[in-house]
Amino acid sequence: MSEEDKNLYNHHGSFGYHRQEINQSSFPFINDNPSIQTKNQQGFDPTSYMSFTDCLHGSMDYNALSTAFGMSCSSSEVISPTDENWKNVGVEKSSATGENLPTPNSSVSCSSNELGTGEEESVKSKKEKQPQLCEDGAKDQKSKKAISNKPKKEKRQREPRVAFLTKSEIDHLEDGYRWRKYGQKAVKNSPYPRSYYRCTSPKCIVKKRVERSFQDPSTVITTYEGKHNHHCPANLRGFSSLI
DNA sequence: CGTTTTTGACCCGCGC
DNA sequence: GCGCGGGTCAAAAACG
Repeated sequence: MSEEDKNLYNHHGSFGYHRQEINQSSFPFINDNPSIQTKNQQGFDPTSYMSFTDCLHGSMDYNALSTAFGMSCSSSEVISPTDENWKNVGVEKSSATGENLPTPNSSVSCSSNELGTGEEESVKSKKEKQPQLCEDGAKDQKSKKAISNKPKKEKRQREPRVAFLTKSEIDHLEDGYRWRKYGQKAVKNSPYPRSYYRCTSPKCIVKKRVERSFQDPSTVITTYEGKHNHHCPANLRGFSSLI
């Protein structure tokens, strides 16, 4: 890997997210991870935070989410990137990162909420197209290729996304929801793969990506996309008292 | 046996 | 137009 490559992912700009160091204690949601839970109690007052589990319910927007995370952090920011901006946030935010050093307890979230409406369509856009075209006699998944002459749709839209940086040895942090992994990809310029998860709840379109920062392997980057349309399973199992 | 993970192939958007 | 990289699909394998 060349120096150039490294520079592209320099501290400020890694993954295009606003990068802030956060403590294990700064992740105010349910987790059973031995590596992080022991510190979870010390960094915040359980009565005064809002779990991002709640946030992802759709009971609040991502600005509020960031606010919730920012209460112990002076520099938590909300970035509202469009798809294009999403790629550019690294540029935009680098100045902020350089100046606003987070408190030791800082958590981070970046949100993309410009697509708050029409979220269902955006995600389904791809899926919907395929069954329509191959439901007849094209059960063969290899017939995917034939799909290419499907009618062009509008530019694919993305769900609002929120990224969190978490210091954890564990990649897949427990957040109270159940996730099914549906893909994994190698990340360019990073030795660590990115994993793709989808909420297992029926009709719930929420997805998340989990990857480890190669700049700081102790940091896990979790990006949520979409909002849960159901209650947190963990809550139903009696975790609600924790929230 | 049902659910989840793995993994290679495919699709799509974007930059050159 | 082509190549690249990100994202998704789905069959097979693994797991509980």
